[in-house]
Amino acid sequence: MDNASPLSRREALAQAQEALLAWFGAHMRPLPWRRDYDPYRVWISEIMLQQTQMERGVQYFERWMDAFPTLEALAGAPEEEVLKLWEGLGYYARARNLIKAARAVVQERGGAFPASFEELRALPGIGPYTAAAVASIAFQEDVPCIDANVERIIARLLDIDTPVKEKAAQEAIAEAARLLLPRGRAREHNQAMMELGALVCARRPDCPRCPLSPWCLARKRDTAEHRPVKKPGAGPVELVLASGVLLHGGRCFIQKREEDDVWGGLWEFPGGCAEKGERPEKAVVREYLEETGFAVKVLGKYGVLKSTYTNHRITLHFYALAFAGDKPGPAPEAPVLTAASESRWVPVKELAGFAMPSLYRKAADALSGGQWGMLGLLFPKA
DNA sequence: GAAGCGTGGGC
DNA sequence: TGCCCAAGCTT
Repeated sequence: MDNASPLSRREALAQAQEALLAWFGAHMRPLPWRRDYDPYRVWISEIMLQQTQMERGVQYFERWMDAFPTLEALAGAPEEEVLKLWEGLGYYARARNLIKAARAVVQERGGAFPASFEELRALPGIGPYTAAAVASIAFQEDVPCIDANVERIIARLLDIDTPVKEKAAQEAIAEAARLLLPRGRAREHNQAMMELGALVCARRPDCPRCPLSPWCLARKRDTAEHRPVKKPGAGPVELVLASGVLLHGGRCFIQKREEDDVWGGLWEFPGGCAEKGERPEKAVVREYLEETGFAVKVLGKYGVLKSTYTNHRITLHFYALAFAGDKPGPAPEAPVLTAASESRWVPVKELAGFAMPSLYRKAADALSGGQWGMLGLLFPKA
């Protein structure tokens, strides 16, 4: 094949393209946004599926469309409501950017959905991949999509033995992706590539079932298992967090995180990292003072929760807190916030209505569900 | 280019 | 259990 003439090379390319499209026609999953390829639905699906497993993405997608069925509905929705729906999905900037983009389209374009790669790329939260995906899948624009699936497939087709994220490999992949795209078929082709990556050319490749295996160099050389080549990443960071619930007048204190921080726009109980050698009981008191000005004391410990995010491993020590009588600090209704944009005093039973990071959601649910026994039951009348 | 941003699933 | 993810974007 390496010495093939330009004519047979072109024929081989056409055969591979047809084989892929035929495979997609036979094996594509009936996903909800494939119903009519409505641009709004395609856009939402693409954002939701970023770094997210398909099954979870579909569940959130169905709920989302019930709540915000149109671009206009999303543009008019309160951010609180959108983040609450997104709760648990992670990467919350995706949800905040969806709102910003929807409002921009309504206000600056009169609601006319951006229909080209360039226009899409200009919206917040839409990068090269998503702009190509929406332009091709919703509007049949002839642009290739390059996501992790496509990178993996092409790294195997060409047997690329350098790290895929490096410039050289990226250029080879982009060039191959352009060549592979059959003009006028971008919607089917791009989805076919990603579907193939998800179902067949996965981390553990299933070469016997692959429609592209006749043209795959890694298959020929038996290196598919070792492609794509990844660069070693940083190891996990251990984090000890101390937090707790401060109750006063039958309500507990929560605060809303700043946008540019992790878990931006979500609600939490104040707290933070224990310093080196610092006991978590002391850390939670210090953090409350630093973040709210409140002087608090520890009534007891609910327990320890474990979690991870990105490359952090978290151990959260969670406490029951009350105001320390001798050092009042600011009045309960006037905290001095240094790590949050706003705060509320809410009844425990209403915590369910606030979007919280997964770790704090578990704590809140255990609190309101009485799963922390006597100490939890103490609270409503503390 | 590298790092930061979440979460739950699978092996 | 510990590690690697799963349809990336922003700074």
